[in-house]
Amino acid sequence: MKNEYTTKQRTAILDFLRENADRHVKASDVVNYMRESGIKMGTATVYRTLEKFCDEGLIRKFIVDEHTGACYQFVGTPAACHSHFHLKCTECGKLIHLSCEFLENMEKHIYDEHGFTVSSAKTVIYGVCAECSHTQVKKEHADASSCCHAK
Amino acid sequence: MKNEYTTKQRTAILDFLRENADRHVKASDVVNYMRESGIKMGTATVYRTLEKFCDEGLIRKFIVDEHTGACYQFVGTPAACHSHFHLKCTECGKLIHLSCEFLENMEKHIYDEHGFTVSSAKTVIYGVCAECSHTQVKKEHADASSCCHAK
DNA sequence: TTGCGTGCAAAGGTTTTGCATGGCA
DNA sequence: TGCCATGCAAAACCTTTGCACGCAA
Repeated sequence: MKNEYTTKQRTAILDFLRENADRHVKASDVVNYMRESGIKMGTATVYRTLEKFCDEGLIRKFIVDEHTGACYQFVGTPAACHSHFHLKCTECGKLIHLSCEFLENMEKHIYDEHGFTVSSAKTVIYGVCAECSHTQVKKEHADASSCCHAK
Repeated sequence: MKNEYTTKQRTAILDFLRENADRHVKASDVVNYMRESGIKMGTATVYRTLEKFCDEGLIRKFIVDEHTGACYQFVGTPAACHSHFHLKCTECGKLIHLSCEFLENMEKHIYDEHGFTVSSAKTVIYGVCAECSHTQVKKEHADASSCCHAK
C-alpha cells in the first residue's frame, strides 16, 4: 500500500476501462480484450489491478448478478463521485449519478435514527432504470446485452 | 414445478430458517447446521430447496457480498415485507437488517422522481456503524449473526 | 406405482494465493 | 538496488448438474 509503479499493464487496463466508461466491464472482458490485443497479462494481474483501482477510487465495482461475477466501471476522478449516490441498472448496466435532496435526507435519517454513518462513495443502489422497465418484456432472466446497452 | 412433496429435508430447512428469521442465513450455514444436527442432507438439496422456497416467496434471497455468497431469510407470508435494506459496516463487517418507513419512502421517491425501480434484495448501504464510530477499535470480521435488528 | 426429491461426486465459474521472476524508480 | 508488480498454476469458493436411488402420495 505504499508507492506504486506505473506499468504497461496498469495503463492498458485503465485505458480499456476509460474507453468503456459507459459500460460495465467484467474481469473476464478485460482478460479477453488483453489477449485479443496481444497484450500479455495474467488473470491474477487483472484482478489485483482492478482491486487497486477500486481502492484508489478510479473505478467502481458492481455486483450485478451473483453468477456472472463482478463488473467494473470507470468513474473518473475520485473526488467527483463522492458526494452523491449511484443507481446501477442491473439490466443494461447504466450508471446513474444521483444527487438529490431526498437522498441527503436519507443519509441524515440513517445517522440520526440508527447511528449509522452512510458512505455514499461506496454505496450503490441496484435496480432497473426507467427505459428497461418499459422495454422489459417480463422475461425472467433478461440477458444484460439484450437491453439498452449504452454503447 | 408441479406438485410438491413434503419431505423431512424441506421441513428441516424451513424450520431452521423460520427459527432464524431475524438473521441472515447462508447456504453453508444450513449445510453446517444439518450436519451438526445429525440430519443427513446433501449440498445440492440445500441449494435446490432454498431456490424453491424463494420461488414460492417463503424466503428471500439477498446478495450482500460477492465473496460470501447469497443470504437467505424467512419472510413468512409472501407479500409481507418488501423494503428490507441492509447496512453493512465497513469497519467491523456487521450486517444490519433495516426495515423502516423512511427507506420505503426512499424506494418510492426514487421510482416516482427518477423512474428507477430499486431492488432492495441487491442493494447494500455501506458505512460505519454506531459502535465503530465511537470505539475506533477494528475488529476483523464480525459475522452476519450479530445482526442488529432495527424496528 | 409414479415421478418428484435426494445424495454423491464431478463439473462449472469466478476469484484468490504462493512463489519465483520481471521491471519500475 | 530495492520493492513492487507480474505470471503461472494451483487452490479456494460457491453453486450447479448428471445420474441412480429413495421416498411421498
